[in-house]
Amino acid sequence: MQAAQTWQSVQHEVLRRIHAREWKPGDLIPNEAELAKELGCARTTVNRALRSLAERGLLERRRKAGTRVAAQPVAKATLNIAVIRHEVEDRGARYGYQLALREARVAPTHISAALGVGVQDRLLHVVALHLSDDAPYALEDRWINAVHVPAALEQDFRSISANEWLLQNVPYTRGEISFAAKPASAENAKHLNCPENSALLAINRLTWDHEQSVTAVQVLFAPGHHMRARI
Amino acid sequence: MQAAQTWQSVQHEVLRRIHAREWKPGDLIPNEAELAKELGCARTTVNRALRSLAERGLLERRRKAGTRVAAQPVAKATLNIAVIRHEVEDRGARYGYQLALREARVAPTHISAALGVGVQDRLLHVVALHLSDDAPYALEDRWINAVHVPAALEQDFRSISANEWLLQNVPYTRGEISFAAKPASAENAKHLNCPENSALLAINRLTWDHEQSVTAVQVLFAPGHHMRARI
DNA sequence: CATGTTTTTATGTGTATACATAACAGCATG
DNA sequence: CATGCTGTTATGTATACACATAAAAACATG
Repeated sequence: MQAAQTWQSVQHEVLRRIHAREWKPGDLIPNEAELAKELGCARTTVNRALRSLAERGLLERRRKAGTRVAAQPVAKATLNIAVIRHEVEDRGARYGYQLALREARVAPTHISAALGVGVQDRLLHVVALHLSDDAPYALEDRWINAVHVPAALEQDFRSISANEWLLQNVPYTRGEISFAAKPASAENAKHLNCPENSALLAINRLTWDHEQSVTAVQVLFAPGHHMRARI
Repeated sequence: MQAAQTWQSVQHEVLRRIHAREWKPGDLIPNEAELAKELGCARTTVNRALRSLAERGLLERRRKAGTRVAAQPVAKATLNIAVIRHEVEDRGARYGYQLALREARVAPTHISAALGVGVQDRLLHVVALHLSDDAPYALEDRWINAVHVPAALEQDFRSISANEWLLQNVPYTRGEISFAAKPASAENAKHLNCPENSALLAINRLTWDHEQSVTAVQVLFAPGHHMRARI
């Protein structure tokens, strides 16, 4: 073997050996220096290839211990959570938006607790419906930490969704996201134009800017919605 | 600014500027050479830092065009789809496994079509329940392409789940995954010990080994299940 | 023999350098 | 004026080299 000058070609060769079971799950593979010599390239190049495979979860690397083929390759599905408008437009549909509710009020305790604000603090609550070719696509129910983001109180969110406005105007440094299935409440069902108790895909997000919470949002998708990803 | 000797520190500094809105969404940032000079490190180091931020979706890079802060940072949620046994054990619960069905038969047409096999081919159909502390955790309904993986016909899947056996024994080169919410059928409800039509989180996976399909599986999680991820 | 220390080793990273490549801009030519 | 060429520029990557660091293994010492 020789002349594998690019890190991609090294990666392909390593992948080939894994898929061909020349290197089986759990096996220790040759170290970087040996592979570099065998494949006729620099160790840096091998490192680049192996590091990227490790990031994808196919290899497990530890200093001194060496590199081994992941025993049970944890499939990493990367979901792109885009602005809902873009998601709809990317499917080639016409996007529509309807503000359903906008109020500044004291939040239920589970919300103020999640956002780490006082139970007396007034937060901004926005509910909006996103449409795809005039059909209900997703229902967004959002609480914005108005203490940290007072500018949100100036916005009426009639023509731009809170989803989009926040992304453009308020940075965040970290966030949590979770996926679940939920039955449609009577209120949900009315907005999404579906039977009550329909199974809805729910995405909950909570974002923070350093130590300050920014927003907590639940997005409920219309029945039948799928989120797809590559492995 | 100087003495930012590690790519992580360069990355932190870049992140700081983005979060502090010194570089706003859509802005073109200085090129690698300039940043390297300003921060007092090699261009390679800057490259390492920026490449990794681009992979995370915070920067958009194009040759010659330069690097800009992502206008609408598409949040990338990376979900780790582990072996179900590990998922349960990682939560500190006792794992249990019950095989519900194992049969070799001609598959429904939507399955044989998805797997790209002939409508006459006999496939292996396995249904199993995964338990967490004796409570139903997830219901796995799987079809295995027995034409490509004849060894699966030798396995009874009584003590090891198909989930785990396949990962250890059959490689795949690519796959698709999708998430949805589905109402529990009468059959599902019985297995998962929940009311019929409960909202269930469903994960569908289809994997391929080069041009051959390997398996199509649907995993239905018990009501209330959440999948979590960081952003 | 148990426990702490040193050595060795594999990966991780920083540097300087060189060349490759994509893409834009401007120029030339029909 | 459209179309194609050509140079310039920013990122992408390969190389050799050096040193850092984590961790296993070997060793020493009470």
